[in-house]
This record gives sequence, C-alpha cells and structure tokens, in this order.
Amino acid sequence: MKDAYFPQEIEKKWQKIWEEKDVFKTPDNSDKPKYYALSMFPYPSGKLHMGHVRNYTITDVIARFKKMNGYNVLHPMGWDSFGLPAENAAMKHGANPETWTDENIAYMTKQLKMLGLSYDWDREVTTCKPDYYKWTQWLFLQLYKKGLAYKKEAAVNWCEECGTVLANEQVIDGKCWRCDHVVEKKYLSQWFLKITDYAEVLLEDLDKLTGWGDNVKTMQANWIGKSQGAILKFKVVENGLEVPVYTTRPDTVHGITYLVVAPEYKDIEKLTTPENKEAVEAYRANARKMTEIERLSNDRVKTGVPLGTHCINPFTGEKFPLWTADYALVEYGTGAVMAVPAHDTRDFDFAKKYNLPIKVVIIPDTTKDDNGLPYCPTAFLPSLTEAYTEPGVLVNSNEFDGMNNEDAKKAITQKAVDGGFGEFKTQYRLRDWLVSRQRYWGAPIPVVYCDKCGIQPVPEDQLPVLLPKDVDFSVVGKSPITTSKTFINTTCPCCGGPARRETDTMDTFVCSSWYYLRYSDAKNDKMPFSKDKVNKWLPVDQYVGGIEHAILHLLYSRFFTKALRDLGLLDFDEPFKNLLTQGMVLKDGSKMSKSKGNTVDPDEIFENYGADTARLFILSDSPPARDFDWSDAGVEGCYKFLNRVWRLISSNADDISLAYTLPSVLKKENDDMVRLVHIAIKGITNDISNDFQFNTVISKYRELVNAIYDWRGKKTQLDEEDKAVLSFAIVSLIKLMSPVAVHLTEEVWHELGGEGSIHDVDWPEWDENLAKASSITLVVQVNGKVKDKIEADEALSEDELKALALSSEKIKELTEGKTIVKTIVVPKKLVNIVVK
RNA sequence: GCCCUGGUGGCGGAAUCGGUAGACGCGUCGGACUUAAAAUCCGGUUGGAGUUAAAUCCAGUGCCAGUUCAAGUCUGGCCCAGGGCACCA
Repeated sequence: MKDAYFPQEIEKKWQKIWEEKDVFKTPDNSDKPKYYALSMFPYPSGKLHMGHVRNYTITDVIARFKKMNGYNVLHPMGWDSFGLPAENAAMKHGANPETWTDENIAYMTKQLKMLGLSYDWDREVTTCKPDYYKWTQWLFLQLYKKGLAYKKEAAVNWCEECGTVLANEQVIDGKCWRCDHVVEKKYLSQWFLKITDYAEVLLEDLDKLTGWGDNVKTMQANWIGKSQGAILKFKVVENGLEVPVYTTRPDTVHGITYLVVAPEYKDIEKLTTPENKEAVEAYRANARKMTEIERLSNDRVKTGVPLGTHCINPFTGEKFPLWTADYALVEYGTGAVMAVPAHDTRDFDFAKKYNLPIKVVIIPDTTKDDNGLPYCPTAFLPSLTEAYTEPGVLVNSNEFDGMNNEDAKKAITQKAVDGGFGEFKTQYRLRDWLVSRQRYWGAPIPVVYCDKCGIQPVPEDQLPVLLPKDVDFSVVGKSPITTSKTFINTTCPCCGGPARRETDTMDTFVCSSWYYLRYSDAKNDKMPFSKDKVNKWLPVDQYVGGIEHAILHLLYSRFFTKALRDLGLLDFDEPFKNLLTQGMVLKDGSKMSKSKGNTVDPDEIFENYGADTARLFILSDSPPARDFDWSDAGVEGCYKFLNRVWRLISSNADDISLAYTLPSVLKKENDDMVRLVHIAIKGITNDISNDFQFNTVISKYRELVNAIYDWRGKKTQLDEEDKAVLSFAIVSLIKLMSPVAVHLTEEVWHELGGEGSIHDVDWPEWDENLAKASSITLVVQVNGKVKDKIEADEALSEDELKALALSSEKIKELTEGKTIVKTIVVPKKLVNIVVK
C-alpha cells in the first residue's frame, strides 16, 4: 500500500470499475424491502454549483447507508431540461437550444460521475427528449379529458423581459421569479390546470406529511390560504341589482356603513349613476395604469370614489352608499367588500379619510370599563382611534346583542341563509395554475384549433407533437415557434379540415411534476409508467432539495399525484413521504452567486483535493437543513483528515487482516479500544437514522481515528490480540466511512485484500453491552453544582453510589457542619447532595 | 400585522430522557522535528478572579420571571435575526 494518499488516481480508477461492473444498478425485483432516495433533478445550466454538490452528496450518502442496511435502493438522476435559459443562449449565440442543452448535460454528467454518486444511469430521465415529453403531453390530455385542463380568457401575469405569461407562484413581490422584471397584468386566453379543485385535499393532506418540516407545510398552507366566512347579498336601491360580498366577519354586519367594489368589478358600470360616471371612469383608468407593485404597496394611502348608488342592509334596513376603491381586489372573493370601519383597519382608514360614518357593533367582553362603569357603545366610540378587531360581544345588533362574536358569525350567517340573502362559504387564495408559455423550448401543448370544431386534443396515437426545427430564434415580441413553416398548419382530427396547432408550450413545472414517477419505469414506451412499478417504488422515501421549491414544485407535484390517482394511473396520494430541505451554501456570509463573485468551482476542488474531500467537507460543518458556510480552510482540514486516515492504515497495513478473530477476553486497553469502536458504530448509525446528522457523524469518524492513533501510539509492538483489535477497528472504520469517502474506502478495502466492493458489504453492527465504557464517571453535586467526579464500577447499587459520594474528601469538606436535607441518586451517573 | 425557523466561545457547531455546557473541527497561541520551510506530531484556548506555577473560586447557553434537588433543555412573558404570507375583506 502506498504511503501517500493520491485521490485523483484512485478516484478515476474506481469510477471506471464501478461503471464497468454495474455496481449501482437497481433491480426492479428483489427480496429486499424497497427504498427510494431522490434528489431534486437539476436544470442543465452548464456546470454544477456547490448547492448541487451538497444536495446530491446528502442523498447519495442516504442511499448508500440504506443499501448497506439491506434495502433495494432506487437512486436515480435526470434533467429538468426544458426552459428559458436554453432559448436565451440560443438567441445569443445563434445555436440551437437542444445543442446547448445536450452539451450541458454531457458536461454535468461527467461532473456527477466525478463526485462518485451511486446513480443507476439506466433510469436517466431527460424532460426535453421526445420519449419523455410524449408522456407529458399524454398526461396533459388525460387532465384535459377530465376537465382539469382548460383554456380561458383571464387577467394574467405577463413578463415583458421573458416574453411570456407566468403562474401566480412564479411572481415574487410583483416581479418575475427568473429575471426580476416587473410583471404586468394582461388579458389573454391561456391554458390552466385546475389545481383549485384540489385546494381542500392539498391542505388537509399536509397533516399526513409527518416527514416534512413545518416550515414547508406552513408555506403551502398559507399559499392555499383557506378562510371560512359567508357570502352576503345586498340589494341595490336604485336598480334592484344584487351585490354579493365575501366576508369572514359576518358578526359585524350591523356595523356596515358603506360597500366597496374593485375598480375592475364586472357590473361596476351598472352600479354607477350618470352623475358619478366621469369620476368613476377616471379612477378606473388610473387603476389600470398602476403596476401590481404600486397597487399592493402597503403604506399607500387608500383612495376611492363614490358610485352614487346605495344598498340596503337586510339586517338593519339601513341604507348605505357604494364606492369603488382599489383596496378591493377583483380576483379574490366576489370582488366586493362590505365595509365595517369600526372593526376593520382598512375600512377604518378609508372611512376617516372620506368622512364616512363609523358604527361600533362589538365591544370588549367585559361588563365594566376602566372607571368601573358599564360599557356602552357610545362611550366606547370616542375612544376609538383605530379599528377594534379583537374578539368581544355584540352591541347595536338587534337580537344578537350580548352574543359572543364567534357565535354570532354562525348565527348571523344562518339568518342570512334562512332569509335567502346569504350562504356559508369557504374561500381559498389558491388560483388555478397557468401552464401555457409563449416560448419555444418546452413541451408543445397537444391541441389543435379548427374553425368548425373548436379546440381539439391531438389523438394519442399522434403523440408526441414534436417541436419544429425550422424556427427563427431572433424574432422579438413573439414565440419563435410561430415562425415555423411546418408546425402550425395541420388538419383537424375531428373533421379532417384545415386547422392550426397550439403554439404555446407548457410551463417546465409541468414536466417536473411527474418525473419522479417516470424513474420507476423510465424506458416504458407504451405508458408514462406501469401502474405496478410506480406503486412498487413510490412514494419517494426520502426527497432532498432546496427550500426554494417549498411552494412551486412541491405543491404542483402533490397536485399531479392526486390528479393521476383520480385518473386511476396510480394508487397513492402523496408523492414524497419524507422531505429534507437542505440549506444554502454560503461563502463569506452570503449565497454563492456569479454576480457576487463568491462562487467556488467544484471542478477545482475535485482536481486539488478529490471528490472524497469535497463530499466529506460539504457534510461536515452544518446539519443538512441549515445554511452551510464554505471555507477554504475547512476543505483543507477535511483533506488533512483523509490523509490522516490513509496514513493510519498504510503505516499499519501489514498488521491488519480482514479475517481477524477477536478473543473474548481482552487486555484492559484493548477492551477499551473495542468498546470505543462499538460506541462509534452505535453513535454513527443513530446520527444518520435520526435526521441525517452528518456533521456529528463526521465528528465521530474523527474521534474514532484519534482514538485508534492514541491506542496505537502506546504500543511499540503488536501481539496477535493487538492485531485483531487493530483490524477490527480499521475494518469498522472504513465500513462506517464508506458512504462518505467512497473512493478512499474502496481502495483501502482492496489493498487489505477485500473482495468485490466495499459498497456491497453489510453495515457494521454493535453490541449494546460493549457500546459503553467499562466503568462510569460518577458526578457528585452539592446543591446541583458539580463538585467532584469519581471513577466507579457501573454495577454499584444506589446506596453504594451514595456512600461512595459521601466518602469523597471534597464532599466531606463541603458538607461539614451542614445538614444533608436530601440525596438524589441517578443510577450510573450522578449523586446530588442537598445541604442546608 | 399573521405564520414558521432559529439565538450556545473568535467562528461552524455538539449536548437521546431535564443530570459533567462547549464534543468534533476551523482559527489562534505555545512547543517538538527541520539548516529552513512545508508536512507531521504534542499541548493550551468561554469570561473573570487567583497563583511564580498550580490548586481553587465566581459568572456563563438572547432578556425577565417560574417549576425543579438539578434548566441550553420544561412553562409563561418579552427582545433580536432569517424566511414565508399579506389592502385576501
């Protein structure tokens, strides 16, 4: 065995051998239980970044650990390869998006192999290849036939920079998620997937996801945004029309003093009197001009204009005016709001500004005010400098006076139901998912338009609808796909007459909403996947990826799984049983990014230190879920550690044998060493099993290595027993390290005469009786403070421990002349003497 | 404003059940080896008091209370940081 560690040499060698010998193939049929470990697949942007390295290393170690523990592990990889960057690169360099993408995939595949990841490459999935997007299109058609995909004219988010519409989830603070360009509203006819049909079940089933973090579940719950309330309908005095409002506060209905409709409200013209028409039109025109960001900005002063018409409150018979104001949103609820300034901060601000009346109908739930006088609404009113939004009891509310406001919500809505002017209503914030994109590099939406027959799905036997190659990427203001001479004109599948193809492609998030299913049966050319295989492998046992997909990809995938279950394509209802959201990789306290110039190129690390160092380091300093601060010194430290491991083994190689036999009775120092190995096996196994705490796993590698060095350093010559102990320690160490330092351990395994691959051996086991020190350190406290530590036999009884503690000179001194009130004994650990 | 996560040395972080706070590493300081450097090895490193040196003592896990023989850990009330949602009625 060589004296020095040459990672570059051994890593290349083993990567080649593993590939030749198909070490990481996953058989579909096996007696072992299945385990599906999955990393979020990457967009082939060009090169791997450290975030990828972290993500894939975490999943790889999990996959290898599970394999060594007797599971048949599925650990695949693929490419989320449709999307705008490829198209932009094509426009910039005059290349084809496909060529650009293929080159990137080839380069990144090489990098993934250099990292020593245990993928079954036979299951590779590439979303931009026709053999994959054929099935994306097929699934779209199944959704269409079920009424879950539909086209409608709607106000949609438009990014001028990207030249396409965006889903709500892709608009962050009013800006495009990809390019940060301000998003505008446009009225366009677009394709949607009906995710709102699943709003309730997507929310409810979050409870089933016990293997997900609360942060992600809360984000999804907030995004779905369920609220319980009522629809109340108000008759317009002037023309008899009805204006329905959605409210979560039906208990405040007696306090309505005006009503607001959004500027875009559909019936707003009918609700406006001729005298007010001009002012209302001007206000609406102004609202249209404003960007979403301006309109939603929080500190904006509220504005509005009266429409001139009035409604009657069916509860009180009171007449109140209608206004339009842009603090009412057309897309939420009914687009109209009942205003109760006394009990809503927004209405309060508005009423103050326009001098509208404020009527108190809820007061704090107490019978006396600060002066000991009974509360009354008129006394409460002058003190009202802001809306009272807390719980309380009703006043000024006829028969509901004195009722608790929570009870009143139900009672008042019930009265509206009985009177025919209202209903209970559950409202969600979630909108349908806009999936059409006016771009080239995506899966074509498989429909055609016929003047006679309307929208027609492409027959399934004509799939895939291939992307045309004869396109001009230099066009501005429209999708390159529209420049194709061969793509657009086709025949109607229904009447055979002339028809046009849909030129929009699908959001890439559609492609990525089902890729994890395809891995179970990646080469199927009859179906997206067979039901047997998908049911066998899914759900994913451990999914690992970035928190940035907390809503987007993870919500869409959950929706897809539920929809495909309802289509009968699979039998489970959640795709990802356990989710690990890894933290970001930081450098100098901020996220690695090209613009900040603080990136570290994985290639350089592989070249200078080897993949094993990179793997070890990326797992070492922080728990996986937390952000990880990259430090060059830290990399250096991990490299030194691997060298230290190498030297430990190479300098003792002649004394290590894989076929060792440990005698049952050992010398004291050898017994202690064996115990330390058992402690390490137990600790490392538990740390991996328990939330994948790889940082402590690695600190335990170091402790074990330090202990073996210490033990060895005390011996000048080794007898047979010593050699067996050394062999046991070293063999255990390399097995424990094999999921992380995949190449080094394989090399050492073979240098020591091992057969096959260390990655096929079983995970070491520990003996519970040996996984602890031979004696205990008894901690002696006086009044809860540590005062002495005594080595003791662990077999001692409580009374013996107590006696031992009291026999300590130190304790005698401290307790002298004082009364021992109480003595607490924690077996095998601690004695606390309470004195006065 | 609401929700989630977190707050421990110079730094990353460790501490199954409430039971030795600071494992392991980085950095740093000192030493060994060397003509020298690198590499390697050994030792110190929470703060304060104390001592020639040690022993030893006191304080200490964001803040304030509480429960307990014992609190980083449990309870109540705050403060701060990061993230998510938000004129959503």
